[in-house]
Amino acid sequence: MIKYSAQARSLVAVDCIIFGFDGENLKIQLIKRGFEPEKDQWSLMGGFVGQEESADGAAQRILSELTGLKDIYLEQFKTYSDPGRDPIERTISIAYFALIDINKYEKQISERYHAEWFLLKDAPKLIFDHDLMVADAKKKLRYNAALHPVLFELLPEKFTVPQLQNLYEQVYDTVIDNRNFIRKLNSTGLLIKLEEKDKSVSKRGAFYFKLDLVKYKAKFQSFLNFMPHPEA
Amino acid sequence: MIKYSAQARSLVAVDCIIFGFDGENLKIQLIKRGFEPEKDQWSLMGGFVGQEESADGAAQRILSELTGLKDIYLEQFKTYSDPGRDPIERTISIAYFALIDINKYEKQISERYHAEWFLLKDAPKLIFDHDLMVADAKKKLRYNAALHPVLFELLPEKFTVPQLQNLYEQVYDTVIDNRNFIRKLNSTGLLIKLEEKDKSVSKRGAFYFKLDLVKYKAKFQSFLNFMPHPEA
DNA sequence: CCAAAAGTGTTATCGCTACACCCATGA
DNA sequence: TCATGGGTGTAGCGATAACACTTTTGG
Repeated sequence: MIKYSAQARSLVAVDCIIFGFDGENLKIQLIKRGFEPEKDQWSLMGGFVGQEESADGAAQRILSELTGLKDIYLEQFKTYSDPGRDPIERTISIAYFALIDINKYEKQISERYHAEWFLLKDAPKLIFDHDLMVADAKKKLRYNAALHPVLFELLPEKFTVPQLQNLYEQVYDTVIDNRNFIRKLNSTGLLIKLEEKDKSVSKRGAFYFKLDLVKYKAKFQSFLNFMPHPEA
Repeated sequence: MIKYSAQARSLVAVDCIIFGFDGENLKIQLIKRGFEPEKDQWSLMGGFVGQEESADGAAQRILSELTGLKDIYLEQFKTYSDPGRDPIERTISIAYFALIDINKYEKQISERYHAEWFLLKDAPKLIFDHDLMVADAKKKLRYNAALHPVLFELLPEKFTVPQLQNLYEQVYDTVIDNRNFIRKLNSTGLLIKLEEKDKSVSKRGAFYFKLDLVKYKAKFQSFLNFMPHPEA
């Protein structure tokens, strides 16, 4: 069998920035690294790409090992390839961000990996170039969420408008006018109002909504302008 | 020295979708592959990532070898990792698209690689998954150009408004109203009108413009909405 | 003088922003 | 009854889209 013999081979890994939202706070899941180098330091969840799988496949596999979930929303956003990024051996890392409904993940499994959820704003320092990856993922998430309804991937099936608004406010670290926000949402036609109310937060209660999945899929790629002047 | 010994290593390459615009047509530069497999088939320009360089570095190096140009506009847009994408040996490819002023590249060098410019719309079939890469690059270029003034990277220093409009029309394969187009451009403040006219196309002549580089850099990341309803 | 391309304005509509008050309820 | 959070409407402004005619000039 022919090979491109003169060339060096490298390790190829995926790393996942896992975002979650518990209805109140935007969080990121990190694991305590189980092997050298940097053992016991905080790190992104990642792993090597197997020989029979694509990077997308590897990311899905690794996430479902960690969370027990299938069909997680994943977006490949950048590949990191600095020669010195892993001090042990050259490793190319294909980075993904994942959006998961924080209520669905399975705690037991996560604990096996010493995984923990951190508030995004006070996550610890990470190994290698993982802090850079997180910063890039945040940027990319902001960029995408300004134009497309990605953030719904973070919410449970039923959610209230105040929750949703809170989510946007956290992602953009800003305050949003609730009347304008709702008008924008309604104009997308993506929401279906339910009978039921969430009374856990206020006395009056807030109506639950669910996504109109058909419209969601149809409009996912169009430009919806959720935010006025998103940063890049 | 420790290594992650149990893992398989892969080849890591970059491939570049090179877009060019000659004032009339949007083109793509392809090369005739010089080695097996698929020798003499049309292919994207690419190469392996060296051990001492990043993928960005490799892409810049490869492009400057091909074109003689430095500081080419490059955007990493996706990494391809299907196990079977290269039939000889597993190869991960980090794909970039490049925007170059077609008048600047050096013909002699390109010929050494058997490179040729093709009209984007009638490019030949390419090897491996390169057709997919081109399709993805076009999508990404459309997406970005709808929001940011990237397309100026394809133009020479002096260009006319009709040229610019023609470029947008080709990228989006649509017809644009010239009055609205100009108004939008003017509102960005990105253009500086020159005294000189280009009389090569019409008798009356069209004024040349140049980019206001300061504003260009400042506004590059903001959302400028060049196109009404861009596809994703 | 005419063909061919460059350049220019107006109007109607829509979407965005800014802004403040009433409602429902449990304690 | 009151404190708390949920929910609603409007007016002004700016951006967008649709639309057609005049200008220049080389041949």
